[in-house]
Amino acid sequence: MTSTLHHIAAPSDKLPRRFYDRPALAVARDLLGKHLVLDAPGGRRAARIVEVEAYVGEYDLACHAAKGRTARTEVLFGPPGHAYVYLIYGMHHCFNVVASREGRAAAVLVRGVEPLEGLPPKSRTDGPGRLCDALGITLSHNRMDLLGDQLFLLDAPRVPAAAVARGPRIGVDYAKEWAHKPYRLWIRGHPHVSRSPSRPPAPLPARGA
DNA sequence: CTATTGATGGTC
DNA sequence: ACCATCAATAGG
Repeated sequence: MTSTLHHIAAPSDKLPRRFYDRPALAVARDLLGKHLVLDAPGGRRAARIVEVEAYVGEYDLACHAAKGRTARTEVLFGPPGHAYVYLIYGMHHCFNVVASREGRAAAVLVRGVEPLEGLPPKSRTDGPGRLCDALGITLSHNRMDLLGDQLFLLDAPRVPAAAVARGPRIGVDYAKEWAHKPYRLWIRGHPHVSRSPSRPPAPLPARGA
């Protein structure tokens, strides 16, 4: 690139390794708004990340790595910027981004995306299982390098702090004190956030109508 | 709207 | 046996 002062990120810039080489909470925060892209012979599928959860380390009882190093969790201990995909309940896939330096085990689960390109028209993309289904993410993507040319993330404008909401992670009640920590982040009011409260009621007709 | 249940397979 | 889910169903 030619700019000698600051570099304005073009929407086609892949997130660099150093983006992922940080604590999971920081990566999670900055993943909001970024673009998740799958390039395959059939074409490109892309979506904007609107909801994530941070799994911050082996000491985090909600993180799969809390079980220690196993065949499944090994990727979490590996270098940052790789995909961690697993099958849950025998039928749904969950897509995570590996964060933190090699030797530490942390990840960010993507829980909601907004369709941008190449998705089946009526597909739902709220919820970790549904978004993997819509994008075509399967176990074949597990351990894939996110700086490769098949599955990667593109830079996009930062979501302002005022638009970021936080709350406890979903479905981790077994994780004792780690269950309530506010490590779920989402874009406030975004329609593709999972488990959103119902839409605000339609405006009432004029009184007396 | 909430609450409950069944599907289904990798992992430990 | 457990599970970072989802769709369908029943009930208020």
